[in-house]
Amino acid sequence: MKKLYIQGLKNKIGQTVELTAWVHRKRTHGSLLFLVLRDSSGTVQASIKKDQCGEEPFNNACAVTLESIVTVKGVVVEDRRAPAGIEIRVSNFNSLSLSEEFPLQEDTGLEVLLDHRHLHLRSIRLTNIMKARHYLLQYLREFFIKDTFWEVYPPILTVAGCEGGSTLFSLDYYGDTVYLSQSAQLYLEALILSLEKVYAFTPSFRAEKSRTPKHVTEYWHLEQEASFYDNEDNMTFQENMISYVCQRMADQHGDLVRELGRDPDYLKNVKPPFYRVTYDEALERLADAGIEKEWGDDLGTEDEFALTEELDKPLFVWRWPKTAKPFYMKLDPQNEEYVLNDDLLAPEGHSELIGGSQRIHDYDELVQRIEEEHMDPAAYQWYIDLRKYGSAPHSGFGLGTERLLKWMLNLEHIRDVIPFPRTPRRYYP
RNA sequence: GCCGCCGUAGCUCAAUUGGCAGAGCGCCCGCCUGUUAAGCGGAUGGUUCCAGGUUCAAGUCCUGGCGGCGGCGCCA
Repeated sequence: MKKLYIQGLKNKIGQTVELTAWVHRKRTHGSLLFLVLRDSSGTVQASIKKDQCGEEPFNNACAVTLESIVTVKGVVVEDRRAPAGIEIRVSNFNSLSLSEEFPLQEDTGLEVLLDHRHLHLRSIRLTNIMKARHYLLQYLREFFIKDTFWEVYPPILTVAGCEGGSTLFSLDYYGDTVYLSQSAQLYLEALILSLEKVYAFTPSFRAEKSRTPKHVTEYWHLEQEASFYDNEDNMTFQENMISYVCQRMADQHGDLVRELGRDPDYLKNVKPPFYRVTYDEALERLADAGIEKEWGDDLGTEDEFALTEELDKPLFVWRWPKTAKPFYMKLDPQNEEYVLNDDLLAPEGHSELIGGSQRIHDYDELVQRIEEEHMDPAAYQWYIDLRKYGSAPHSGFGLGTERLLKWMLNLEHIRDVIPFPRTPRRYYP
């Protein structure tokens, strides 16, 4: 089995190695052949000369197609002429799995790439993005664990939504209708009454036909919920968390970040405190920029862009009108037209990363808000029930993982950070 | 849901006012011992998205449909 990875070759200068990898590029020069080989760890050039490896292995190498898997044996040498400064001088060659003609090439357009996503994932760029995504999740989990949060596992099949307006995907459940989860929040609110501080990392589904660079119908939702956190604690946690993962990514994988299009120094600069404006202040800023909004309106794409395009760190927009937000958010005791909440907006119009709030923990207040919103209390009975038995004040938030990574890597489209993106028009492959 | 754009060779795209269906790249063949998406020569390759219509003649114009992308709205 494969024991050697390309990444490790730089420590084997002068040694003879046997490497199994994919054929990434092929350049022929008569009796000299270059193969650029690729594995999960990187690429390396192999040079194959007829007079050094013999006629039959050479001819086999010449016949190999792009994306075939091959095993080469040879000595690792430093050579300034090679793309990465080192190459393998091949003395023996074997083809393990000959590829048919690969449908994708350098100038392939978006539609064909998306149709062949299962093959496009072999690109170095998408491979690097998948690695960055892995690291991001590692650092997020690190942050929660250091702060003694418990990871929990809420259901994906649910009976009711929690985001009021959002559209749910429904499916048949032995004759009943259930829905794919759009948020684990309500379940986390049950778990914080035993574990106190929890987080969950789950798929969430939104059936809206949104076609923008920041929407997919299936995304990975990181949700936090904590007893005895007020809204201020909640916002502080959010900015510390975002800062932590930016620092870690820049420190540990600056080269990866740079290659994908973001200067690691940009991420290094993302430290608390983040910028903060209240909703009312945000409307004033927009008015100064010539954008007139009705009080109570949600912020649109143009508004978010105007507020964040010049920023070097995320911006909290907090204390929103209750009419613009869901029923479970705690009303501001100073003025019950507002809720104790925050939206965290990424710079450069990369959109909303986080929505969070303090939650209503009082039974009567919750029932009243559900009635005000003309919702059916019966659908939320267990959730309301939680407020009867030792109900702790608490706060929490939900983070769109893909949006966070899209901003951190400065990518054009959210589908780039997902191996098999689902949009209203695409669910294959 | 609304608005816009696109659909021609395996891929990326041309095709003048409606007048013979083209190029580059890839695949295949040949040459080439230092290439970096190598280069040079040759050959192959077409249901012009689908269905109607107008016309002597439609890739091009008209009607309808299908598919995709971009923007807005909605949302994380």
